[in-house]
Amino acid sequence: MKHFSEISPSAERIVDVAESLIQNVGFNGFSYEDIARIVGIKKPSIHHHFATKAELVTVLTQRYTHRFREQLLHVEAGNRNPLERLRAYAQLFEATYATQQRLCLCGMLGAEIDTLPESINAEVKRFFKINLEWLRDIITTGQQQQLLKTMPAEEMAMLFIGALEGSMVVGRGMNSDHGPQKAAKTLLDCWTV
Amino acid sequence: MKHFSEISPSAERIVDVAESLIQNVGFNGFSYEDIARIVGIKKPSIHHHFATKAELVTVLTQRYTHRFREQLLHVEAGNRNPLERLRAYAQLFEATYATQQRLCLCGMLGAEIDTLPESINAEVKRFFKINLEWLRDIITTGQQQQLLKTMPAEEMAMLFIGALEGSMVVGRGMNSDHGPQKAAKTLLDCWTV
DNA sequence: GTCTATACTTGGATAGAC
DNA sequence: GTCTATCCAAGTATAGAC
Repeated sequence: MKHFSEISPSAERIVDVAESLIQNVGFNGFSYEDIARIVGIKKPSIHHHFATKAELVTVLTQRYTHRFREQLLHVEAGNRNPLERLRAYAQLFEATYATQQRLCLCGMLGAEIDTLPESINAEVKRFFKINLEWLRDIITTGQQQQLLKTMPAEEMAMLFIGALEGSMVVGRGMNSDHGPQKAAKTLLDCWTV
Repeated sequence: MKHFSEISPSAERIVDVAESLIQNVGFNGFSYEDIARIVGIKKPSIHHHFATKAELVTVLTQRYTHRFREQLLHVEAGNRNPLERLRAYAQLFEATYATQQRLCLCGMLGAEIDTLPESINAEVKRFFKINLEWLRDIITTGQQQQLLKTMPAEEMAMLFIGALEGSMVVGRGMNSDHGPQKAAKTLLDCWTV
């Protein structure tokens, strides 16, 4: 399996398009033909870069998680306060949703998980694991600094990411702009001491 | 378009199977062939009952919302306390999730909304609208009785249903049993005065 | 790296017999 | 209400030329 850091510029354009397609229509909602049309090439050219759809999406999800981790570092670097970090974290989801009501890639794939190749499932699982651990640590720090209510940090982390993911699903379902940012604001208003 | 209350027993079995398929694999994840195999009939027999997939799923979603409303009445009848009502409401989602990690039908369809016929989209929207209004009223009552924190009830309603929907998506993505019930518990622990 | 041509399968849908 | 037979389009994938 290819690694996302070793792909050519052409392959990268394919990955970019495929990623946004999944966020809007899901794994089962797009085809190589759709990518081909948008990128401006033919179907077999995509197979040259990614032999199967499973491989394409696996690589793409690895890249997504990698970039997300980089953004987490950026959130940490730009914000000292745990509360500000949580707000900045929510902004990552808001930025996604603000772009054509895109869902979190792994949120969409999570919903479709029963239809996906195992290599993708493992990546989705890893994405959430990383996020939950990061959130748990930030929340724990916030509690130690008495900025956040004292409750099990693991539960709060699950609630936080679930609320962000869910706000996008419900927001899309209603064609509403009420998304992750508002959800996070309301939740943090409950959590701040 | 057929109405769900007028369908024959055979049609009802088809709707039952299609409903659970959507909850597990999404609109784009199943075919008439899948339904046929599970029900034990042939593809064209399904077309006899529902000319198109769009019609089948539209009717099915109408039935889902109708049944959900009935359950809301049941929740109201069985619980006087607004807090208990919210807990019982969350249990509706938990019961779904506990069955093979099924998602809320409209949560799944909401994620796929860009790929669906407009007649389905309208039903999904209606489902969420009904739920949000119901939640808002319960929450408002809870606030009047000083059982719940005072915050904008509309925002709390969005957060509540979003957290439930999202807990299922994340829970599936991680293959975890951490679902709606735990999310609701954590959230209500924040909301109770 | 991209193309044309093609193979094979599945998916949605229809016609018409029983 | 269900079946067989069939149609057509789309989806995934491969072979081989440029």
